[in-house]
Amino acid sequence: MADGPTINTIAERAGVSIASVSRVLNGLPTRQETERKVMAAADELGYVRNAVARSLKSRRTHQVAFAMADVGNPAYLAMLRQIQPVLKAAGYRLVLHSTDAVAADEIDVLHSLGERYVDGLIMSPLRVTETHLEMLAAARAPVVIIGSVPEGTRVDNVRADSHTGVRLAIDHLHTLGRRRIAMINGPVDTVPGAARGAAYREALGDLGLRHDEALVRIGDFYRPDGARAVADLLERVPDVDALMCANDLIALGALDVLRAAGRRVPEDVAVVGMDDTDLAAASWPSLTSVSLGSAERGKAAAELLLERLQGGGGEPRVVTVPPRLVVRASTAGFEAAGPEYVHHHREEGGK
Amino acid sequence: MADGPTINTIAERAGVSIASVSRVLNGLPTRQETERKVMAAADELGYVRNAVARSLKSRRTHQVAFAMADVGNPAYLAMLRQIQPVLKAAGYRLVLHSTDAVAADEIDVLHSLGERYVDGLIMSPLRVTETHLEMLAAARAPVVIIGSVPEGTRVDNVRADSHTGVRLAIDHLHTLGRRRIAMINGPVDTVPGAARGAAYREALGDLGLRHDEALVRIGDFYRPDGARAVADLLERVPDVDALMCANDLIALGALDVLRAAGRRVPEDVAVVGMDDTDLAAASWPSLTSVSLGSAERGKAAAELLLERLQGGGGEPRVVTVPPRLVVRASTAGFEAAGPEYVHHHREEGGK
DNA sequence: TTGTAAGCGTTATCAA
DNA sequence: TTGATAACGCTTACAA
Repeated sequence: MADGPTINTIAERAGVSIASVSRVLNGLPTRQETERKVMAAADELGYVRNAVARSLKSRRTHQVAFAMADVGNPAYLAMLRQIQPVLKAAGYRLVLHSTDAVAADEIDVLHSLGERYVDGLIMSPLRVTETHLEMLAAARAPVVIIGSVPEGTRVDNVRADSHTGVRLAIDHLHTLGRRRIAMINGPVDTVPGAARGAAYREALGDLGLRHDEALVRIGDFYRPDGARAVADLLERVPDVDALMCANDLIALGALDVLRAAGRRVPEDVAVVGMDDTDLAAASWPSLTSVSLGSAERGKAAAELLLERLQGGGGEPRVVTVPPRLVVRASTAGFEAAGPEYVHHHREEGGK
Repeated sequence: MADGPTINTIAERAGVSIASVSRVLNGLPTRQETERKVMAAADELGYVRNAVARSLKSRRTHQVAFAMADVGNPAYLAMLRQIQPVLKAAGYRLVLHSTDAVAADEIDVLHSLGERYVDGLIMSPLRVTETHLEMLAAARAPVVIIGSVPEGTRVDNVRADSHTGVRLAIDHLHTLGRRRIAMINGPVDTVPGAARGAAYREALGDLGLRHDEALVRIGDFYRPDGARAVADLLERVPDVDALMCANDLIALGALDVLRAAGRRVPEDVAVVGMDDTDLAAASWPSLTSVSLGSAERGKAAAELLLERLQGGGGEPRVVTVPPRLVVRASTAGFEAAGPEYVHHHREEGGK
């Protein structure tokens, strides 16, 4: 682990100046003989360019940061999976920040852009505060936000359309004949929580369904919260026949409780999740879920950022990724269930 | 996004030298008056230290890389979740590499250590080749390997004990009265594949169970591969009564096929997975799984690396994390099923 | 206590 | 085509 060779070491060994070494290394026009000597020396020494020095000079780090609320959340993971290869292909490294959805941490990340350890940032904040907006305006590097920001915010922005997403799900449930459709939501002071709650109310109104506050339960976005909320719901509204859950984790908690309560899914109660994570396909019954295009959003965000990094200026862009309803067993029953590679064989003698 | 202020800007504004600015910023002894002026100037200018310049001088980047085979794999994710906070607490940023289990990419990462963009590396290679070992020996920064390396390799190493893990599972199945226990393995040229396959054979031998090659099926480590392997197995060995799967994804594929084939789990066939990922708790029936301590291994690796970064030398250390069998419904039946927060209530009138 | 100046490893300008 | 030299923004002897 001795001190690595630098262009100085190479220059000495090859008997040329450091400028020549640099030129060769960067593929600039050089005499063949010089090039040969330099390459030979570099090879022998096992030379590797120092990225830090390079960055200092070039003012480019070839690093991009991705700040997510929670490494454990599959929706962010889906974004990460798409972001990573796009950046890699463009020669950027990925610096990962987990902010635990703490606003202060997110502000920190925005602030730290001033340290210039990355060329840009992709961030997916759960809540967008005034301070967020101020910091965004003052950001020292290009930022792409995954999630919705207020109209007029001058920042590249990739948004999901949870409004339409909820709508798709409610329509689906309605079509299946469900009329007592509950909503198990996350905190309404979060961007997604607020949007999904509003969309639910609107959809119910449009379908002419009676509004009933007891049908709306609120907890956090995790499985035990979903379970608690649904346990509570079943007591208050025993005749509920469908659950619109604000994400898949909540929906899993719902399935746990329904199963324990002896309610059949989907016969007695149909369940829809959101985000269409891996868990949706893994659960049993598999979970009908609204894909908000996490993967697509991640990809779009990465591409938007790369454009900024390469092209430079221009007006902020807003990309909206359309939602998609993925129907599985938790609403459609077993006919729709199971991964594609399984050919069902049941006692009744299905195919 | 104008050019940020540097210590020069501050020095000018405060009417002191850049050395004084640096001293104040680093908390070195300074006259009160100077400190005040510098801080004032820095505040007004919104100064933030340039991390790159700092790194060049100090030869420390305060970045650590984590190279995993596949961002999508929950086992690596579990590691990541533990590594992240440990590093963050110690003031390190996390650079994420996804190598897609391609050896060349892993070698690349090892090589790129020479660029000195990180102070250290945590790597979890699926296969360990000769080249890996050579590169490890020549690595220009401290490396911690998660996974097993050959005896004598001079590198910090955190290993799982899949041998004991498989043993726990097989003993469990045997205790439950299962005698036709199959193994659905991943590729045997991978480190985990080889270890798990060997452990399976040994465990069967020790229990005095008849060895039957038809009971061993091999595919890749993913869900469709598991499904394919089990479909094949059911044809060859119809009386199989237990499946030891080399990971949870394979086990999920197994559940798909068993369900489609009308075999009850666990009554007809008991299923055990490995890695105890989120998916194990999400599936239905929930999956008994051998936890190889992914989380603990991640944490241990991060701590080992930090010690190296702070303390320096010393002999390479090997940490082995003990496995743990997490019993769920896929072997123990519904009595053991469901998350803790659910109190089961069934028609028969359980608690 | 403070300022001057060297140096970290590059890239890039300007003469030669 | 090449070499000397000046940055990039910071930390740190060494002198004052």
